[in-house]
Amino acid sequence: MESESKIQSVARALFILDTLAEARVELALNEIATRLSLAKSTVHGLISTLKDFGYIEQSTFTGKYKLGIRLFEVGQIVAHGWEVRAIAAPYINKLLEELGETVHLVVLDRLEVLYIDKRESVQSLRIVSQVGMRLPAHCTGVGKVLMAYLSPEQRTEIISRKGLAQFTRNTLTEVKALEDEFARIRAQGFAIDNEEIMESLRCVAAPIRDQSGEVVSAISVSGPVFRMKDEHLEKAIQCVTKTAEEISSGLGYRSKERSRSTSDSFSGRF
Amino acid sequence: MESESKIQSVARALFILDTLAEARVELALNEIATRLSLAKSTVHGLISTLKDFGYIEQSTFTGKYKLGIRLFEVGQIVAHGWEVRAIAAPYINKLLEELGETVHLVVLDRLEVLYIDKRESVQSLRIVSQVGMRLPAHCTGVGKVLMAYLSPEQRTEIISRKGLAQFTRNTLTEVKALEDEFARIRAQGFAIDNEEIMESLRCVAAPIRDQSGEVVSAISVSGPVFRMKDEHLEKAIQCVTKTAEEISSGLGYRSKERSRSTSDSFSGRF
DNA sequence: GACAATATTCGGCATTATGGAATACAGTTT
DNA sequence: AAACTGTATTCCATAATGCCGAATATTGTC
Repeated sequence: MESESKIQSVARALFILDTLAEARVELALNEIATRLSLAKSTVHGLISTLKDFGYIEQSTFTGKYKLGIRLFEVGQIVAHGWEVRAIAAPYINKLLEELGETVHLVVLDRLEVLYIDKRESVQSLRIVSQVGMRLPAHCTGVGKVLMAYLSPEQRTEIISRKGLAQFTRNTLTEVKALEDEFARIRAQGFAIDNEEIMESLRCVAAPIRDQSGEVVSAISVSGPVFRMKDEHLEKAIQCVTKTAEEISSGLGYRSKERSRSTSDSFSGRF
Repeated sequence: MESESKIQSVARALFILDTLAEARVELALNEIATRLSLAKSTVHGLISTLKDFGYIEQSTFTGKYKLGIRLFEVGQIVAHGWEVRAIAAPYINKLLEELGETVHLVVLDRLEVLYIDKRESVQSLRIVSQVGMRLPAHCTGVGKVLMAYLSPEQRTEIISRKGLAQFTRNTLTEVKALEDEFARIRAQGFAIDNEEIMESLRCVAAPIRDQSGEVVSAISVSGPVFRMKDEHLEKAIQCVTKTAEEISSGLGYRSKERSRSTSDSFSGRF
């Protein structure tokens, strides 16, 4: 359990936060001390410092500890720092209106897909997802899109460090099959997750680029296979790729091949 | 600048996070070291530990430091821990549909109002607000609601520690006037912010209670005075108080005076 | 090629964190 | 009312750990 980061006490304090984050419930000092194999008094000192700064709170009734509001507050500062999130917001709303399916906005972080925003379908069968959630990249539409535009070395790192776990019978677990898929994604400009992480879940995902042309994010629409097919699927592909292009424009990306103007898609929005 | 919390190095590390949070931009190591009056090498050790855990990131280009994604991730865990946020979500949507004005959900934290969720009006004139934002309690609709249901001692603490800053000519800055206002709020069950924090901004706010009957949160609708008047204002009051009651019900609150049933308001929603 | 940013490493000194034991407090059982 | 079990909190001697200043590395710019 011991990671030998530079400053021991700071590393231990952050380990306490990680422990509380993982637990999702209040923990007693004793419990935390046991998990970290430290003396109660040591943990108490660390926690009390974290508490002073609002990063940990202590329940008035049980006396146990949980993550503090300050983490939410600072986390929101990080969230507001993502330009793509602000720019994408109205487009995500529009996409939900157009298709009636759950929309996700994600980035790649630490070799995984991190969900940074969503708008949920009102339809009865919904996808279970949470902003802040992580999923493996190789078996999600957004993950495959993001991987497709990485360098081969970066893809290799993800695959070797994270593996290719099988979730359903459709999950791609062979490197060869995945590389073919990435080539297809780059050629067509979008990805489809066809029940690769969960039975009966189909997604359409497209890349979002910033002004440097780098793929920084991905957007997707997810729904049950019984809806995500035929014309509705075609429409979803159209809408998602178009929306991704619009968001990219908003980020300052200018397509090299100055093809069909994306600017007229702004008309009537504001 | 020195707060003498138990564990020096941890306190310093958290101070670095606070500094980055306040700055909102990337900072150079030197800059941070200067602000905290510490040696560069000391700060470097602390930062490098924070970096290992994802709480700080280093820009690939500038080499400078900024808050890390992990803060967003952990912050979302805190957010998902708030039962009221999950339960209120569909009602907030409904309220926006009904009134077309910006809706906010807030809690009281560290003597201030903290915005934990919002749904934004699509109308051109919008209220500037951010989830994660803090505002003083005495001059906002939601803040006055939350204060109204505190104990007199708690109210006194807020007033003495935070003061009663004047933002507009309508801001209540006299204790007597505020206490009258709190009594009125308790009597009528809602609060109105009549341009007390910002010119031309009017809000309607109502309290949300949990199963113990304690007021744990508040909800509000905000709009420009030229819309928030007459029948529209009346309707807003109706909708906001009704919605607050519905959310309270969802949290397990059962009104003592079993008056008009709040349960039928669920009909047709699911 | 020099300069001005940036970050990073090193090693000796003493400040600082550590952990075990003792204490406190609150609730529950006998 | 006393014993017990759960919680947190305080104390203090010890030495391990974090600290600082100086030196070094790295990167970009003029």
